[in-house]
Amino acid sequence: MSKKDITVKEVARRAGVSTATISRVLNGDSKVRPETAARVKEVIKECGYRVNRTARSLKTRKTYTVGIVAPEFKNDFFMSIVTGVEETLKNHGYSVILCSSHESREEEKNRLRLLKEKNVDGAIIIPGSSRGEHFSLMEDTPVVLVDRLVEGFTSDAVLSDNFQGSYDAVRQAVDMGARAIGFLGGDKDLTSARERFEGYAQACRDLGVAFNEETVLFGDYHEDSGYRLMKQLMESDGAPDYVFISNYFMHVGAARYLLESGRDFPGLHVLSFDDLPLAAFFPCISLIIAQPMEEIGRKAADLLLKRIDGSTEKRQTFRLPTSMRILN
Amino acid sequence: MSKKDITVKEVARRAGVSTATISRVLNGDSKVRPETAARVKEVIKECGYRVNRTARSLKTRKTYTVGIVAPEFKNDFFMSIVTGVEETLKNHGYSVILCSSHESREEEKNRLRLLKEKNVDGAIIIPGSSRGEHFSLMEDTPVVLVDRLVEGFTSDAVLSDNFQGSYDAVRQAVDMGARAIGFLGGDKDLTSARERFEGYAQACRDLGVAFNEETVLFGDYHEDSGYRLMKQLMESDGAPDYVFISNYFMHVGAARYLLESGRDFPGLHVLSFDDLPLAAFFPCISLIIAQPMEEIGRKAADLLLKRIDGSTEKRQTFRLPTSMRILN
DNA sequence: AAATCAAATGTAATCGTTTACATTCTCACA
DNA sequence: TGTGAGAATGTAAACGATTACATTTGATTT
Repeated sequence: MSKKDITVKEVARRAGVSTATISRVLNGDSKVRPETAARVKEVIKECGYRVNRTARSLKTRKTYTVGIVAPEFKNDFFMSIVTGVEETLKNHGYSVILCSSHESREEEKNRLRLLKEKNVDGAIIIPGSSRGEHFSLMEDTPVVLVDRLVEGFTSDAVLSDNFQGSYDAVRQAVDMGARAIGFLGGDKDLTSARERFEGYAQACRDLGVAFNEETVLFGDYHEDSGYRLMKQLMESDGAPDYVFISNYFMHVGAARYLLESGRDFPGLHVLSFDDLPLAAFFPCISLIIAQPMEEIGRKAADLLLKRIDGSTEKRQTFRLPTSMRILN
Repeated sequence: MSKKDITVKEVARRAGVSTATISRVLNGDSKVRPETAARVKEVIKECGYRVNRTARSLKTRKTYTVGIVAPEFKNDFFMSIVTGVEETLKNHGYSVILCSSHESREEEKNRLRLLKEKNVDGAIIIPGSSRGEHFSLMEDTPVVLVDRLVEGFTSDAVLSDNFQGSYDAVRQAVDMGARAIGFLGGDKDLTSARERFEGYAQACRDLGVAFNEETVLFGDYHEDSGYRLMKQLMESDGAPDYVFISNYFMHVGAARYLLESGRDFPGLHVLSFDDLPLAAFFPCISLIIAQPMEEIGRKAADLLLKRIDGSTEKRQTFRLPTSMRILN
């Protein structure tokens, strides 16, 4: 008899008990005599029986699987979050279906539909945009949003305190002597990009930093955008000597520009979000705002687990504090 | 009636046909009258019926899910591979369970056991070490190995042509005037690390490059190792002016050393594996050996799909060519 | 109009578990 | 030794789909 045909039924036959008993020892049900349990376990080991989780799920309506949807995978920021999520969930017996939305709303929708059909117990979503009406097709499957908020759908959410992080960075820059601070922003469609801008703007107002429209530039969170905007800023007339960059990939692009230009930028100070590999060695870097990425993931997973277990607390948005790394 | 209670049975009732007919429509079975199919589809749309894939899987013994096991997620190299895999599989209706093995053989084993119980249709593994006896617990579930080979288990595999990539790089270095080339190697337990060393060593022999034991150092593929070995090499007496670095993370570490040391390294030339973000801007970088990462992922997925569909071709190892990026 | 046959549909078993409910043990106690 | 109660076990019906096989329908032929 091939190993693959060994089901509870077969184990029951070999152990001379009923399938119910097998199931009971499998699930640690107390009401089975120790000797019986021992014999069953013996048989199970002996014939290499392994539970079929698909069948179990069908019956119990629980898959111990959660979906994660992220705009892309080649992104240390997202993957740090995923690392935190996976680690936490694994410790509770869950596994993770990973889906890329390719930053497309339509794709995001398709993946969610699939996750629903696969009966995931919950989902963690890093939204690709600020629109989230389609998330409601998860119906009563718990959802936790991460890193970005969304309109048209309310749920638990976990993200960095972007406003405060930006604000503090600007204050620190002022302490270091900044008089004017340029700004390279992400796509304003994303909450995090907006919040980072707001923190920056508010700090400028509060601290009397000149706010020059010409040196506040918006693009998106990608490398090319950082390159382009940094170039634009540095080649303009009134180039500031402090520049705030809104995320790591823009920072990479900006750094690439600085390096490629071959020019020297004496006195230039860069402030940037995200403490990712080598950011601390990019040209002119003065200050890094570090997000607690894995912690965000762990927190999101914790929240999700609570919801899955039926928590009915009010939905909440958690903003975890960033930290500052001052380089010179 | 809540949306969640809508099963084929309910749809059948509403459409006035049997569940068999619903199933046939769902699966595009030809032998159902167009009018009937239309009516059924109508009802399905109307009541928002969605198939329960868990139930379907139980019956069909096909989950349309494959497992991916990787040593870690915060790794652009691995995640590029995963990107290629996910994209290809998605196009064929499969989704992906992502597991981290944390470079632990025990953990790798646990994850595989879980994947087996979850009835994945196949698995793609980036092994954490060169031992793979435990992979056999996938029994007749198809497995494709990626990036690293393994002893004690044979299967399809896809990886870069590490030997050739190294060999070519050394030849290019020689063309550029190298007389002696230091080597920073990864953990020799990994096939890729060994192969890269072999390519380097063979090229040195073939091309008459001095092979100095003192400047051939081994560590592991991580950043700290790159830092430590580069420091060791640069602070030694006979520091070579060409250095071959075996992967991206070691390169990051080495670059960190060069930057942190504050010293100048006139005439130093770095050759390194992996064309990852900003590698081309690391100090002294002269040549990058780029691996076709997403392509590796796509190829692995293609192979897996063929096996899942029952291909019985001889198991094969594919070594995809690397490419060279010459920087100065 | 009866016979034939293919096409369309239905019936019911099945996939491998879990679990409500029914039954049978076991043993303390009268 | 019979009784009763609780513990241990068994029986059989789900879970929601698919599908082999049986049946019905309806067109075509004679």
